[in-house]
Amino acid sequence: MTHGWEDIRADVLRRIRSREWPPGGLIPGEETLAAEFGVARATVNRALTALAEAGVIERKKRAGTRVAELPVRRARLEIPVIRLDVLGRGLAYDFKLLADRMGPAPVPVTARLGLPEATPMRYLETLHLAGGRPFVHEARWLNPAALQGATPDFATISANEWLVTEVSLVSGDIAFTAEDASPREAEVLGVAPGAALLIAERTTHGTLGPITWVKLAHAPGHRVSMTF
Amino acid sequence: MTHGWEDIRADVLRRIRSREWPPGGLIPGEETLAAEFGVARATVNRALTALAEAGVIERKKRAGTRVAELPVRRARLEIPVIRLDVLGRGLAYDFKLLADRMGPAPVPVTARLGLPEATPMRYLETLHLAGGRPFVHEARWLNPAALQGATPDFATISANEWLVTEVSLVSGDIAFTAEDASPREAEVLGVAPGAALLIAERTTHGTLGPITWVKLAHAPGHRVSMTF
DNA sequence: TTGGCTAATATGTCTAGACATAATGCCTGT
DNA sequence: ACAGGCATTATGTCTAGACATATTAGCCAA
Repeated sequence: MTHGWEDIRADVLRRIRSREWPPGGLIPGEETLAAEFGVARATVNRALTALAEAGVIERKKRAGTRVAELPVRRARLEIPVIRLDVLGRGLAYDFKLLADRMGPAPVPVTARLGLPEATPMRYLETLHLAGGRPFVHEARWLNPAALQGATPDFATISANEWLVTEVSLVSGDIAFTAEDASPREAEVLGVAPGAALLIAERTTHGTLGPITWVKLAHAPGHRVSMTF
Repeated sequence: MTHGWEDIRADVLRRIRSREWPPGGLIPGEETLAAEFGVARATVNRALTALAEAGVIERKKRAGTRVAELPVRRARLEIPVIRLDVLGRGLAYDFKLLADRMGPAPVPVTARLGLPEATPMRYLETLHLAGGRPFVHEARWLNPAALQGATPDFATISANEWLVTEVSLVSGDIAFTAEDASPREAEVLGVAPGAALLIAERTTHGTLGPITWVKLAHAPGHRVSMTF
């Protein structure tokens, strides 16, 4: 009965779920568990580290390991390139570049990126198509100062895809909201004005500073799903 | 110098970002890196394992480690109990139980949970309030067969919170969509019918089978944000 | 009582070595 | 040429021991 670290993780999880080790309670130390399972302490440590990353337990030096009071559920979202998202649904992908111009970025954009007001940025508007039908409307402000080297022709490769593969992103955040379709979005997506749209707003930062702010307006019925 | 596994992770990440190791390319083996950094192989392994979990590299036995072609961005969503979400925004929390009855669950619900059609389930409708104003409307179908022991008075503790703390959840999924407010939702949330609402639909499964399906309709303006 | 120092302790990390496992690709025999 | 089998190799995991680090409890002094 050799125990791998995954077996130990499973067994600890079982005891937590069965309330043998109740929420908020201390669980035995690594040394104790190692003796009980008949493995080295490092193996127990591997298992408990994984559980801590999953939010099931909380570990503190000297204080020991305790079961999380309110097990925060963590769901992982995998953000694909839009092209692959569409192809993954078994539909043909295409996109149209609707606008590409330089101009002073609006205040909400510069504010979120931490740039001075009215910083000159590049505005790109793209409509992504799935099976010939509107899929996502993308409105993007790009900070040229954060890009080294030449940018490609965004009518040939979508900004969405080029950024993911060619630019060194460091960090970012994504927020989902629901909004009534603006007249422009309604027209481009081919829906009634005021229809409920799922909006994803993303900011990304790179080594050379803030890179881009993008608002993705999804066609009605779009689902973003995650597992936990 | 580089000594800890986090330093090594950072350095490998830097080389990937600088294109020293380009996307799709093989990176040196653990033994080589260990010698280069002057650490044990296990330390390099720790660093590379972390990067693989983050989706930056892909590792295969015998084939080696290569930089991911399309670095799938993974964002982590922490799903809090609604009460804590509200309190975290600095607002007072309250909730009202609007409905609590048994009845045959609708087909979409049983289908998603993998239960026979018209399984008798408990329907709970709750309005969560933040600072006295409607925050989230919760429509929940609960499978009594998957719950062992007594259920509490859901007028005293919200189902949302009780389930998280008292039931052994095993797995589940969550999906976000945007929907026009139904007449019922509009009335309860105090918004115009047809207003765009951010919807979160969750199913959860436990050791005794499917536990619950819930639809959360958020008040306009609600943002669900994640970092990556 | 209060503040700060100290020792004890549980987790965090590292090492060196070993064996396990899964792909790969070569090397057979047909 | 081809299929199957086998050796090679890089990652995956484990061990036993050591030292590092954070945190707490207790003690002592002002």
